[in-house]
Amino acid sequence: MFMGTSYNSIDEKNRMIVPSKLRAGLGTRCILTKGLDRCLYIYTTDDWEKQMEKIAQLPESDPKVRAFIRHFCANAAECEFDRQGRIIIPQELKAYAGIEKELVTMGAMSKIEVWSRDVWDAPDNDSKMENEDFAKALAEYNF
Amino acid sequence: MFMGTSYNSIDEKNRMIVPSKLRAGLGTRCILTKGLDRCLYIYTTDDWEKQMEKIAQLPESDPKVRAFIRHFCANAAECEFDRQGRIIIPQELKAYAGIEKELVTMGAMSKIEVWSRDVWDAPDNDSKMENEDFAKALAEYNF
DNA sequence: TTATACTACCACTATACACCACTTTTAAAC
DNA sequence: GTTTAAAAGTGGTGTATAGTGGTAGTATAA
Repeated sequence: MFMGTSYNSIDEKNRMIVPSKLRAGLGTRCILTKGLDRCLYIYTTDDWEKQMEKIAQLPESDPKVRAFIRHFCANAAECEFDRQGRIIIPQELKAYAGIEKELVTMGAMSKIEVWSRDVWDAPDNDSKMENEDFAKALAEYNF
Repeated sequence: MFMGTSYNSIDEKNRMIVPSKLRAGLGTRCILTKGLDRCLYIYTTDDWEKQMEKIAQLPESDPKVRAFIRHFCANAAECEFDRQGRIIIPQELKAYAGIEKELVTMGAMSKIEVWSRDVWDAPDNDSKMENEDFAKALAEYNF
């Protein structure tokens, strides 16, 4: 279970540190991919493979399924840590998340989220919930 | 499991690089054929044979099945890598995928897809899923 | 025999990767 | 609170290799 938030940066070689506490839960490698919001997800290889198995069951004759598989795989990168615990962020993913220099890395249950700090702190960032909205949303699910 | 996206080009001799990370999963040769969308598929020789077995189960009495077999098999080419890791794209396949110069190569589970970059980036390319649709699809398939 | 096309091999360049050194932060002991 | 040590994070450098372009050799056809 990943938790906690760290503030770090990415260098000119597109290397980012995975904070050591989070890294401990990942082993020697991890899967980096596009998130649902304007962020990146880091999965354990185990979790990733479970998802792939599920996807492999879907019928390829359906064009939606093909597009889904494409999106899922093409935007994913298997990353290995260097000796300092860094991974390399592919250009495409870096651009998607609007990452330039400063990062926010946070544990989110079974995965890790990576945000551009500017995007995360932006006043119009709907992914960051204020208290009232929070409660309302939870109420809908009888939490 | 093939994943990730690369941007490369084809030269006047119809040679294309298979990106090294993808190539690592292919061995010394591979099967190249027409895909279901306007792209080419690259299979490992093993997976190709599995596909053939699957197709062999389909009822040949159906003309659509026969057309599919033709589409898939008639244009399949067994390709060997040269020392630089390139394969040669037959004219027929090149034309089918609308390939001229720039390519997009992406991993898609058990196969690799090769797209003309122009075709892939075309605004009317509905084989490319947008993020909102992806989120919906995730929900649909219970992820 | 000549010309053309195709294939295999070779050489160069840019990029990516692995390694090393340093700085900063955190934790612990006195 | 201060000092010390260990770990975490950052930056830079050199080497290997991936990717591209080109050349030579072989085969095929005219």
